[in-house]
Amino acid sequence: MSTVGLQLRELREKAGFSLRKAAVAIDIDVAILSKMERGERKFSKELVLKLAELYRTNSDRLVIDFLSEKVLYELEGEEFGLEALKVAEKQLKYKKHKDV
Amino acid sequence: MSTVGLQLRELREKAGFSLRKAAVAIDIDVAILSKMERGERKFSKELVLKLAELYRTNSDRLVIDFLSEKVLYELEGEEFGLEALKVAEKQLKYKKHKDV
DNA sequence: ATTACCTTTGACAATATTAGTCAACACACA
DNA sequence: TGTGTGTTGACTAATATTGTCAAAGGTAAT
Repeated sequence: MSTVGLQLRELREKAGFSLRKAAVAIDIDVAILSKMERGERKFSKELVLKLAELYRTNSDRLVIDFLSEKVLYELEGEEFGLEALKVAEKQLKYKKHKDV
Repeated sequence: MSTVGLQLRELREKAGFSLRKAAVAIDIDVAILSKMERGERKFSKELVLKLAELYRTNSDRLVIDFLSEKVLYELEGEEFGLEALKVAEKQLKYKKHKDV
């Protein structure tokens, strides 16, 4: 499973940025970026977007994975996680359709 | 859409508990329970379980709805919420299957 | 071996979020 | 009036999340 962090790390390397330079570019501490890439800290959506822009990559997939990770984190260890996701999906579809 | 709060309120009334008595029974402040039932504050899973027990109701459905609400709250206003849910679901299924 | 990078780590402070407390209010009705 | 109901808002406390910083260890070149 490729986490958002690892994806962004790969993108960074491909784009030729050192951790430091990337951190400076998006105005955060190196330590934080290091931890985020390795999953020790959670990303914020804002940072994901900034990094995607910095690496000149479309952010949609990253954002989706970011959100998915957030959700899975919430459901960590829950017996009924899957059922909850299904219910949530249903509601979201309904919402989207009905524009509630 | 019947929120966990409203479900629990209905259960409470059916079980003949006043807000105060229910709150005392599960050892929280009345104000909190009032707010939770009306969705002004989020439940904790622990309280959902305590209330279900107090009202002598199976808690599975409540827990599922509780988790679903939590997830939907996270995805509030997100363009790719639905896609994220699908990814999360896939991962969770995989996890369950492979016991990762 | 020193210089110049790189990434990682951990301790700490600052901030934001969430949870809990409390007193007062408004309503109903016996 | 007095008792029980639920609601509200202001306040504090507790917890979680984020940010800062200094130091460490790695690698490579000179």
